[in-house]
Order: sequence, then C-alpha cells, then structure tokens
Amino acid sequence: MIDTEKMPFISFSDEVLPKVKSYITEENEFEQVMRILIVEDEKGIANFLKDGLEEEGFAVDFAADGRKGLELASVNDYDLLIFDWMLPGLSGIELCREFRKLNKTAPVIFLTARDTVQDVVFGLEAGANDYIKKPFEFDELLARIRVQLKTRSGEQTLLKLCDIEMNLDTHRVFRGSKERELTPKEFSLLEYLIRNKGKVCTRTNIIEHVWDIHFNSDTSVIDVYINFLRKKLNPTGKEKELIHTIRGVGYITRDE
Amino acid sequence: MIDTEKMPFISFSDEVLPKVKSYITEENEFEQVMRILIVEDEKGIANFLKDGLEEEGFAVDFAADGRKGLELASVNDYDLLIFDWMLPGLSGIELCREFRKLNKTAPVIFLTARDTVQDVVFGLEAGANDYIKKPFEFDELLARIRVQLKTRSGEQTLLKLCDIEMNLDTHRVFRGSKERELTPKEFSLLEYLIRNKGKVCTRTNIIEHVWDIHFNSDTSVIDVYINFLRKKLNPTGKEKELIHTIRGVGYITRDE
DNA sequence: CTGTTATTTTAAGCTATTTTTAAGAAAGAA
DNA sequence: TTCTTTCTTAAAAATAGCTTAAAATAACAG
Repeated sequence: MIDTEKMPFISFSDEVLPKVKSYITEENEFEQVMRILIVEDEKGIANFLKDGLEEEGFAVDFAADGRKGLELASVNDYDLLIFDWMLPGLSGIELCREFRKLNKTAPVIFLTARDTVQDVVFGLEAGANDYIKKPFEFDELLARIRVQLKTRSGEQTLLKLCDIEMNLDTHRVFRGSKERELTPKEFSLLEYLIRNKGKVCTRTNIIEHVWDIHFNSDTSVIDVYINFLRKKLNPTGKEKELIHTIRGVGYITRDE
Repeated sequence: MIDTEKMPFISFSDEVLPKVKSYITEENEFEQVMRILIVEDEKGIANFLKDGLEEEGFAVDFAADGRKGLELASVNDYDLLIFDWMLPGLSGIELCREFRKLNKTAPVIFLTARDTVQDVVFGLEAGANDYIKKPFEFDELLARIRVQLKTRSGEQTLLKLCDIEMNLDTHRVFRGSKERELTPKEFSLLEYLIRNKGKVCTRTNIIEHVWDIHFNSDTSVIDVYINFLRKKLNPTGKEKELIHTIRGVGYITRDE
C-alpha cells in the first residue's frame, strides 16, 4: 500500500495509481503471492475465509469436500493449507494424513469445533502444524498463518541503513548491489551503529557494547575502526557518507 | 522410558533395568536430547512443567524472571523456549523480542492467561511460534512442542546442497553421481551444516549440536573435521568449495 | 579375548588476517 | 594563535584458522 501521507509532496491521480502499484510490486520481486487452500464444507465460513484472505493478498483456492481437497492439494503446490475437521468424503484428519503421505511439507492448520485435548493432540499428531478452535477470530487465524509462513520461508534477518544491507544470518554486507567484506570487529561496530541509528553513540557506549570493555581505558581503537569502516563503505569518497561525527560526543548514523 | 508391554518376551528384574536403559541410550545415538528453557515466575506451574517435560525425555532449564531467562537463552542453545507473558524484570513479550534480536531462530511458545485476540496476535507478531492459553492441559502443550520440534528438524530424509545429496535413511552421501564415504562424525557435521544452509553456524552451535558438548571447551576438533569434510567433498580441489569460512564467526553452506 | 583397523581427539607449527598501539597531521573551537 | 579533538597511517602484536602427525579411543573380525 502506498502511504501518501508520508509523501506529502507527491499526489497521484486515480489513473496513475494502478501503474505505480504494479511498479512497486515488480520491485519487490521477492514478495511473491502465497497460495492457500481451504477445505471446508460450510459455505458461510469458507466464503468468509476466502474473502478475508484474498483481501490480505493471498491467492486462495477452495474445496468443499475431502476428496476434492486432496486432489487439489496433490496437483498444486500450496504454501499453506487450512482443513476443517468434519468433512464429507474424507475427514480432515484423513486428508491431512494422505497429504503428508504425498511427501508434502507445507504447513497445515486445522480449523474445527472439536476442542477436547484429545482432538487437538490427535490432529497435531496427524501432521498438522496448528489447530484453531471454532469459533475463532479472523485476526488470530491471520497471525497464525503468518507465523507458519514466516517459519517456513527461513527468512533472514536484515538490518538496513540507506542503501546498506547487513545480513546477520550470512554475515554479509552490501552497499547497493556490491558486497563489502568486513572483519568481525568492523561488522559488529557497524551493526551497533545501525541498530542505534538516529541516536548518537558515545565512545563509552561503543567500547562497552562492541569491545565489551567496562572500565575506563584510553584507546584510539574506535577512531581507527570508524576509519576502516568509512573506507570500506565508501572507498572512492564519492558515495554518501553514512557515519557522521558529533564532535565531543560520538558518532551517529541515520536514514534519509 | 522402556515400554515392557511392547516387548512381552522380555522381562527385567529391577536390578538389571538401569544397565539396560543406558545401553539403549547409547544405541540411539542419533536421537539427541532436546533442550528446553522455561521462563515462568509461578513456581507451581514451573515445577509441574519441568517435571513433566523431563519425564518425557527433554533436558529442561528454568528461569523465574525475564532477565535471567534472557541470560540463559543467550548463553545456551535451546531447541525450544516456553515463556510466560507476565514476568518480573522483563515481560515475556520483551523477552521474546530481545531473544529474536539475538538472531536466534529456535521456536518460542507463549503460555499465558491473557487470551484476547489482540494478545495472541501481539504475541505471535513479537516472534512467538505458538500461543497457548492458560489453563492448559499438559498433553496439548506436549503435542504442540512436538510439532514445533518436528517442523524444525524436518521429516525429510533427503537433504540437498548444490550437487550434494545426503540420504539420511541409507546414510550415504553423493556429490553428483559419485559417492563420498563419510565417517559418522563427518556425516552428522555435514548434516548440521546443510540443515542450516544459508545461516552461519558458530563453533558453539556446532559443538553443541554435533558433539553434544554444553560447556566451554577449547578444542580444535571442529577445524579438523571441517578439513576432513572439505577433502572428501573436494579431493582434487577442482570442484566448487561448499563449506565457507566466516572468519571470527563460523562456517556456512549455501546453495548456488 | 585379542589383535587389527577405522575413527576420533589432541597438540603443535605455520600463515595470513585481524586487532591494537602509537604518533604525527588535520580540523574545529575558543 | 593555541588547545583539544578527531583522522590517518604505519608497524607491532595478537589471534584465528589451516594443516599435519601422532595419540587415544572405539569398532570389529577371528
């Protein structure tokens, strides 16, 4: 969604908006649409879910009975499946078992009125990943769907500052599309500065958090490392300076 | 626990039992013990959980407040964490956020009396993987714990990394069409690296999960085994290097 | 049970990289 | 100017990781 309030200097005519939207979508090429299958025999609930999830940007397929559900699930490659427990044709439990037999690993969420502990345990043991009791609220379902998808996609932890991206999982740093190779100390200094972007980091802060030194010590090691970082992040001196000196206080990084 | 009912042809005298137990433990070398951290201030619930989970074969640590919990969680490498919402020192939510900031991916289950949908959503968005409302039944908790652990370890028996294929059933490893014969330790080290592909594995991670050593120990055994693996996976030095060193941090494997 | 082989661990030297120290140059403030 | 703070550079010190070889341990066959 484009938040025009944050760009007061830009205004869109209704005609232009769709184009801009698709441009943004193209740019986020990694944010692909997630496919969800709902297997539920109560039309009311099914439609409610389908509409709600589509509104949230998911691509939703739907089956009203177990057989049909299994067929769809085996043909297509869904990112997540929502099964009702009581279904004509093939029960949710059986459906889940058959699905797992196909060697599919996509997360399955049970959505059911059966709520004894035995039912829950039974459902989870059949290969489900979560189990929500009816009546449920849509927001909770949505949050649980997001958790399942997040866990699976193995998303990486990224810290960003302007055109800098630090990947904490791979320990790699990019400025724009170019990788900058940092040593461990350089990496953790930059990490500290970016985590505290917008705030001045004093030398004491830095020496405590990055070097783990908790007593007064006069060393110029911070200056040296700031220098290392500046050189590696901006070797030609032509790019934008990212680490600013606040004389007498410390250093700061900020977005903009 | 030994289920004598499933072995009707064997009977144990009380004296023999302990010996047999340890023998069985040794035999299941691949079924490593799962470590769980409980952070809960109500002594009663905490003890109930600890006892119950230990009976199920988990190794359980416990903290009564948020600070202590975070400390334990950052030092040790747990396979799963259970947080109460209301905690002295640092709330469960804050604890969870701080934990995720440490770049840890182990599943977190919230266990709490707060049960409005907003609470659930809030908890899940803070990085939790599941949310169980008090009062809960132990069996449901156990089932949900198993689901989290199962999802993580993945039931798949075929692991792939570039042109490497590990078959966990047959315990054989191929690079392209050629088999590479690995010793047990080499195998489980490679398995760990591939299961965590795309993420840096620290020496601590490796020594804890592959060697099952949970105290500080200075040993160069990891270096030696990385060397073994590299030689066996790439004896001529002409193939693509698959295990990359992140100096000062650990090792990483990635597809591509 | 015993000798043989395979596996795992320890230890140590070596090298390249990383970290720290130190001191003069440059820049800002008074 | 003069004083203080920060920047820059070079060289020394420390360390992490690689490689070997040998010792310790475990597994196995006869």
